[in-house]
Amino acid sequence: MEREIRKPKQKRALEKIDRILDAAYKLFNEQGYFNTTTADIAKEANVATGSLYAYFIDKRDIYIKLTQKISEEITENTLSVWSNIGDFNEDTNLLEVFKLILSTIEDYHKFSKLFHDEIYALIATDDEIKRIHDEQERKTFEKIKESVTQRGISFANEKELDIFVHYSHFITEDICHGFKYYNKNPEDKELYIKSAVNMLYALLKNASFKKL
Amino acid sequence: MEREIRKPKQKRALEKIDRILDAAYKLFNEQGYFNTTTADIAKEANVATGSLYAYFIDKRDIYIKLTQKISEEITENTLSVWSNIGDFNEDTNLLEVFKLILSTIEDYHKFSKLFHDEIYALIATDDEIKRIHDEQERKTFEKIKESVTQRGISFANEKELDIFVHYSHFITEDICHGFKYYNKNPEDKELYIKSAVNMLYALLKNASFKKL
Amino acid sequence: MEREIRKPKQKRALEKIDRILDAAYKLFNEQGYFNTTTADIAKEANVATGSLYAYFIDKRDIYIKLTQKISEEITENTLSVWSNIGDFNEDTNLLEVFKLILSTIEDYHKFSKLFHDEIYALIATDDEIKRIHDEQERKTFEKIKESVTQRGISFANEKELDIFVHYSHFITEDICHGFKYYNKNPEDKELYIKSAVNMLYALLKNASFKKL
Amino acid sequence: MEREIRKPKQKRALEKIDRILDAAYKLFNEQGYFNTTTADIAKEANVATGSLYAYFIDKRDIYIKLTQKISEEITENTLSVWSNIGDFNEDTNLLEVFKLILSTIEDYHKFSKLFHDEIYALIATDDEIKRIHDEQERKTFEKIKESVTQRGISFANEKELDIFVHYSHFITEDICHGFKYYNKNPEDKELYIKSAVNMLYALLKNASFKKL
DNA sequence: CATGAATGAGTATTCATTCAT
DNA sequence: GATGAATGAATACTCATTCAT
Repeated sequence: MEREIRKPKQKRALEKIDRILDAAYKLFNEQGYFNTTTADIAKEANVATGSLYAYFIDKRDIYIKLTQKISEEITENTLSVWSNIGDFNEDTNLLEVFKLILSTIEDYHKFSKLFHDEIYALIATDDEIKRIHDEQERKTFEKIKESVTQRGISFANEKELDIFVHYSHFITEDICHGFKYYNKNPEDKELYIKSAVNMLYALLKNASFKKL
Repeated sequence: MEREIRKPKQKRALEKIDRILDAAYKLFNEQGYFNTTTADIAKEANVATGSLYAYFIDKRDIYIKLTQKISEEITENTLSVWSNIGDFNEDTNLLEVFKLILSTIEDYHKFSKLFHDEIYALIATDDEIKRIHDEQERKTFEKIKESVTQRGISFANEKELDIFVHYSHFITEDICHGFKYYNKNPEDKELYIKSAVNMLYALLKNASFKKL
Repeated sequence: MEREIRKPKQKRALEKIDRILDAAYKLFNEQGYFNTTTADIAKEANVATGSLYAYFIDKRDIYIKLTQKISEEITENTLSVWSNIGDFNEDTNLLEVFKLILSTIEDYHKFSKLFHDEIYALIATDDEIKRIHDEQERKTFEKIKESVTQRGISFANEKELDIFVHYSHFITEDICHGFKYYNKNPEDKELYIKSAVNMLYALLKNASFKKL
Repeated sequence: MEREIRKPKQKRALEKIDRILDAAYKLFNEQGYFNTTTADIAKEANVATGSLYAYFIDKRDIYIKLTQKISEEITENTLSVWSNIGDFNEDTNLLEVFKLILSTIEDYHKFSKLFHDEIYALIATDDEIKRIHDEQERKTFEKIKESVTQRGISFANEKELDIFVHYSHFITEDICHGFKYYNKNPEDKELYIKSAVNMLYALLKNASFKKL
């Protein structure tokens, strides 16, 4: 008879699931997926080892659910960042805008470089994880693209928009990680941001801004 | 009494070490470090499990030696790329130069995204691996900086040079991985490269080129 | 994260620990420490291999705990032997006393010559085991010395008491092992005991007995 | 086809065998049989690992041959000790005689407590080793008994002679080990020897000495 | 529903022995 | 004869998963 994974409906159960995910999150961030045992997670979550298997299929499932949750949070946060920015036009001070974006992202960017890199390592190993990640990334990028468009920037073609979003994302993460986990000198941050803005601005060369 | 690690001097031994490293390389690339057993490596290398431990301290040591070897190859190749480029000046067609760099790098860029990401994951877990990686990266960056300077580009200050080298490296890798492992449409490559060049070019805004 | 060794509080756990120690005891006695595998112990104890590691750090720890347990039993038994003997005086029939001691010791003397000799071999190899053994031996000897003194025998000096206790112990063990493990002819036992008593009695030459 | 163990006839081969046995002896004494690898022995003997198997069947065989060799040396030495002692009679100063015996034995007593105890542990595990040891012990005891008889001591019966020889041997070893490996205070040695002599003398109570 | 003790398949590593050179 | 690299069976130990209480 197959073990049944509870569909959590009651608040208590949902809370427990969250406790487990939080514990897993903490430990995966600190020690990595492979160096974290299910016993570690259970202990950190103040839960019996058996309970993990009441709510999750296996260790991998915890990882998957966690990735999903985080991805969703990221999407949410990313969008909230964009929605806090007004329309763009030729007079917009892009440096200020990017600084705002970066500092906001940095605030909610809570997972470690380890976690980040391990996701990509696991993506390459596990098709299901890859599927989830790709799907979530697709969604996020889609929404960012919408936001960008809504903000009044139009690119020569879809591809250029894609590239712009890709590098925005990419560079932002790089700066976050650089200062959060690689102990780069905080004094240099301003310069990094300026450079980042210059680079992204270069991608806007062929884009046109909405005339006011 | 301590186990002795064979110091390879004869060709036979060196060949065997290479066979083991090649096997480990192949498997780490395909399945990742944690999903590869020492038995797998031995089998792939056509070698007895015991032989691994004649030449390496343990599984981690195989990984470390492998990383070192690859890092050295990368440094070497990176430098050979730069040494094949003539001097820069205002008339240099940077797009062509970057295309050349990229295509050369792509040629020798043989390790998978998985391997790449796992290195970073292991760096975060293992101080020794971090040390080796950092040391090698420092060397590579140092040499690239020399090359850039020798090619006649001078930046307003050291930091800007650092940033330029950092993003050159970063974006190059991104493009390599994007097309090698993420199945991006090859037709878009030209556009990606153009965008990359534009971005990097933006960083040269404040740099001055050697006058002919 | 460190593996946690279960602290046994419940009867069930204590019983299991005893089962494991008993199994280890049996096998170490029969085959020796090095010829006994952890799998052997687990099987003999009707327990999964993993369970060994829930209650013990490693194989060596099983040995150490076992040695401790046995040492304690020996100390306990030795003392109970002495406490069953009345006061000594010039009229005491020492032969009868020693016979009593010997037969009592033989009754509880359950470990094999192999086990006995291996302890000494391991003492020479492992500092921790040596420490435990020395400590326990010190305690036992201390208590025997007290008992002897309380029984009314006083020696010319402390050293002579030490020597008396040392050889009492030594000769007793010799006789036990001789008849238990070396298949000496049981008929000779009486003679051996008489000889032993004579030898020990010689050590009492300079000792004085309490006058009644 | 069975591997052939060379019957060593040439001097070179005999030397090599000795080198191997000496190396094994040294290491077994220091680290014990189980903690010494065949590689250790070969290295210590300045011989290739393969060579061990040219002269010995396996590791165990090295141990057996070694035990045999040492046993023979002991027998030899023991007898030479006895042959250096003149006849006994009622006027013989036994204390002086035993002191002489002890100091001579101590001189040639070159193996460690570890080695000593391990032999007994292995005897209990390995019938062949037991056979060899018993045979050798029988021989030694036989010869000592002859010597004792020739020196003019005659016991009430054979058993008492056996017991005398047994404890002579036993106590001698105890004193050797005590001062060699247990760091007993050298100042106490005199007292130990005196006690030992007293004990052994007690065994002679019923023996008669040759009248001059 | 929850618990955490029990399970045992799986893994890294060692080392006696063999055998090609 | 000698060498020492190669072998692979054996072994201690781990940890995801199960299941009796």
